[in-house]
Amino acid sequence: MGRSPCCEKAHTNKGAWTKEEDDRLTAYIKAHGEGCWRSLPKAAGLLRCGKSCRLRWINYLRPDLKRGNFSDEEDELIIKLHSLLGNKWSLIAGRLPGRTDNEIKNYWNTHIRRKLTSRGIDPVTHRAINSDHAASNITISFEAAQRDDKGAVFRRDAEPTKPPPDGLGPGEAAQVPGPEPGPVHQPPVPRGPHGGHQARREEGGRRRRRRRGPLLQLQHGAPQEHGVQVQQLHGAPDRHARLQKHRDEM
DNA sequence: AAGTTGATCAACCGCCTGAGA
DNA sequence: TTCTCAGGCGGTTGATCAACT
Repeated sequence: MGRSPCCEKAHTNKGAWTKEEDDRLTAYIKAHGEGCWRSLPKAAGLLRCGKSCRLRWINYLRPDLKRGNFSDEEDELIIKLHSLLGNKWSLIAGRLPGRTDNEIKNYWNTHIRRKLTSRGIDPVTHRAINSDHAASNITISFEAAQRDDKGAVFRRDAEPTKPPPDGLGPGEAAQVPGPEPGPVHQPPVPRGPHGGHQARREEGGRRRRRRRGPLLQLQHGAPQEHGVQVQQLHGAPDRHARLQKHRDEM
């Protein structure tokens, strides 16, 4: 028994958003504000489920979003907040103006986790990887929340108190040891089938690549004030056309 | 040039929570 | 008190593309 789907799936679009859909959604929210997401799609003339509209707006279309690379300060703040809050991405995002939980979650999984690992820090516990007593004396790490099959939440750590609603209680920061500076232990760099390929990437920091960025948004001529480079436009229409074609074929 | 690999990130899925009836 | 529903969240997926062989 599950709950009924949030919308009639047979009559909703899925996948990448089109410019027209973005325009409709943006125009509707600008005119009426963020109201009832469930009824919004119909009211706005969108064949999308309300959840999808909400996600699109929050993660992408909201005008106050900051785009572009994370600064080093943001990096460190995310790491610190993660050590306090664990995977509470929405709480972390709440302390990073202009960033979304989805963006931070992705950034954590793709960049920061590797960064911490390369420093010899376990991204889960925020402790040195080769610490013999990592399991003891835990003062932080809400990260350890785990679910059983029924979805009940258990906590592996010894922290008896629940984090306050905004996640940061008084005095909590004082307990944060912070990521220990410098590589305590360099884990062996996994070597892919291409030899030093991966190792080069690891040691060179971020792999140099063109940020794809908000393709559709840019493609639509969205405002550039979020620090997005015009170059990111390249290839976007092509990709969009392919996506559309793919969706049509389904 | 072609094929492979791995990184990136938008979007989806399913569960939880809280409000209202 | 119980049930229903909408909103919200975290985890995961899959398409795309750059880097590399």
